[in-house]
Amino acid sequence: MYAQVIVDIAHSQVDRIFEYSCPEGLAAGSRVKVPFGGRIIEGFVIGIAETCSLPADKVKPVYSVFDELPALVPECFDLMEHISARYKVPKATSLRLFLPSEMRLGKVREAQKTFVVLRDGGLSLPKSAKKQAEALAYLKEHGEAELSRLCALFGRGAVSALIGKGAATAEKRRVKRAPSAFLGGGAPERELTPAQNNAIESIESSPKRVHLLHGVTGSGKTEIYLRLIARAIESGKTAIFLVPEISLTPQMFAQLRARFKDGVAILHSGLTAGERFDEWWRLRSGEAKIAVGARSAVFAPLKDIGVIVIDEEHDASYSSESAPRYSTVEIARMRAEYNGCKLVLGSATPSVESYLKAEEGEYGLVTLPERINRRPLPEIIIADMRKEAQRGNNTAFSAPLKEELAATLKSGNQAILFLNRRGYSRTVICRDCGYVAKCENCDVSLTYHSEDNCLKCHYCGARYKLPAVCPACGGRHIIYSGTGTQRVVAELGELFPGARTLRMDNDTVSGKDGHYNILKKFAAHEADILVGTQMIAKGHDFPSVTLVGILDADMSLHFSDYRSGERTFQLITQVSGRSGRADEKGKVVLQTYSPENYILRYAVKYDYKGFYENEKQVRKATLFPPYSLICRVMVTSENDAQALSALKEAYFSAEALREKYPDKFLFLNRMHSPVKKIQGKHRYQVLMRLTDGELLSEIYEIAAAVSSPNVLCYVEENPANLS
DNA sequence: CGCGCGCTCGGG
DNA sequence: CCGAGCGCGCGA
Repeated sequence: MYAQVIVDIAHSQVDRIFEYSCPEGLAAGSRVKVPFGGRIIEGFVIGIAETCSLPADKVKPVYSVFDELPALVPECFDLMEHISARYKVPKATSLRLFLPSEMRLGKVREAQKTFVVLRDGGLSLPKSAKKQAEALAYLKEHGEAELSRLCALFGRGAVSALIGKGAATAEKRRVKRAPSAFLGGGAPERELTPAQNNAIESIESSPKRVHLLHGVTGSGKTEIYLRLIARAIESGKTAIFLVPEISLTPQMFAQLRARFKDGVAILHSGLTAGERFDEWWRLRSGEAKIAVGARSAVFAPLKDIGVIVIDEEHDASYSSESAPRYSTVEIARMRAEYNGCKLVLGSATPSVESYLKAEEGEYGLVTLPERINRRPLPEIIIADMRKEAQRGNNTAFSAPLKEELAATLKSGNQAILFLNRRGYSRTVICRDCGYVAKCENCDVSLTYHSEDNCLKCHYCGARYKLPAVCPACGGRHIIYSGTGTQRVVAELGELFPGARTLRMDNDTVSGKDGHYNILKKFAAHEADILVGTQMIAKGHDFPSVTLVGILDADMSLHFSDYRSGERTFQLITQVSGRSGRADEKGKVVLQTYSPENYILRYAVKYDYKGFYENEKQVRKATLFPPYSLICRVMVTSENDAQALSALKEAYFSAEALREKYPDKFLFLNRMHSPVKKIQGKHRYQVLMRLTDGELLSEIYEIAAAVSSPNVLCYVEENPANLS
């Protein structure tokens, strides 16, 4: 028999099938070691054939086989073709996506421990061997013991002596490392509301492959996901449930565990390598049938998938940040297509792109308009920061927020204060009138660059002088950035000396459990006010929180990104969901310099449709996605000259493409990346705005052609940020 | 990707 | 004439 092998070298030059002779019984999907170019390397068997296309004297045998069960399921080969064709990456790169990283590079962590098993309890020992006798007695009592434990109790010498004398033997066994601590409980299976029943019914009876489930916070989307998954399992199939990394909380595990017991396997970055390895094999072996996890769980080794669910489909964490920069929804769609199953995208605030697809009929649309218990959503109060500035209030707190904070503290409830610092990004805002500097060509906020003291547009590279006075009102109170969490905490201390405050941001969160420790403290009411960034927006439920303050809504509203409005709407909706509980209505105070902004007006009314219709018109008028495609070809290298020449090459190829298809290009230019250097690597980019995705394939080809050992070049579609 | 073959150039 | 350096093509 002959094995068709893809060698595990991610390079276009060896991106083809190599044939090896192999014994009968080797299955497609196995990972193997093969002789290649004078050394032994890893490879993937993607097919088995009885014949071989090569002369017999050139064929070498497979050197060894890794696992008893082929690691790759048959679907991988189909997906590999799609992914490699779509993102123009070698097949080896596509195949690597299907394996947890710890399985590659030879560091195969066999999940095993050594046990010492009693063989001959009657062995007579010399009187001097006291430790050996003790160990033997222990073994007689227990029958067997872990080698490490036995050594710890009686010493390594005694244990190995016993084994040497044949009284006991050492055996290696595979053990499962159960992923850490599951908190008990979990919500009981609830009776479905008519709306939920209709939703499930309409998803299952519809002929469409993909469905968008749009439901406000608390409308019972999760229960729908769980029912759909349960139905898939009942009919003997498997399921994938994707959530944003941040919402993989212990509570969520508990809920799934309670419902599906050992049938769930969890894949996420918080697990140790060993745990991830074991969870992965539980899925592969069929022991677990439901894969739950962040982005990469879309590659879970499952056969016969019955449903794929993507929760919070709008979340930015679903697009990959390293090559291949795949879109999780796209991959999920490929898998749904292959398995003939449904893909359900759920969100309270769907991305404009997805909602448009639903509206145009590409996706089925299912709406849950009401919250389950008809509990009102928290009231959102807008605080006009321009008025605060005029009144001479230079603190981070508006009068309404101070009032609400005082009331909350007095009633013994908790508050969350939310700050929106986004890295280096600085927008120019006039504190007197709320004016924001925008690009004349792109209608996108400008970003302040301190290194050359000017304003830049990240979408066209235009540069503007820094205004000394506000161009709109002539005021001089122009600010370039928001406040930091530290200053907020300090000001809180002055305003409310008695309040206990917790701060959560990149500085205070360290290590893998950093989040949880802070959140746990807050949940245990060890503090009254939690001040933090993005990371507190999702995941945890704090029943005593009745006030949420959004200190600088403008920072995301005027972020230099065409999606800043969309992001802000999503953020406000999400953060507001943190406020209020069953018996007490929550409040939200939203501080802004642009209270008349349409995004905020729709957000305070929780009017997604209103927001969407408006945003759609704006995107259509300005020709931003989904009515166009922003495409960036990044060129990075430690060598500036090589990066520049690669950039020129990429640009000339793109220009040639534009000459061939002039109608497809709305914009094309080359420039320094807004951040010129990261980790010693010079960064340049060719930026394009295209009418649609038709030329993407050619653009990926350009990037592949420009790449070299010294210059990295990759394509980003509608990049989440242009830094 | 990593290796080796072969071509070329420079030193002796 | 021989040794080091580099470019290209091969690997099954």
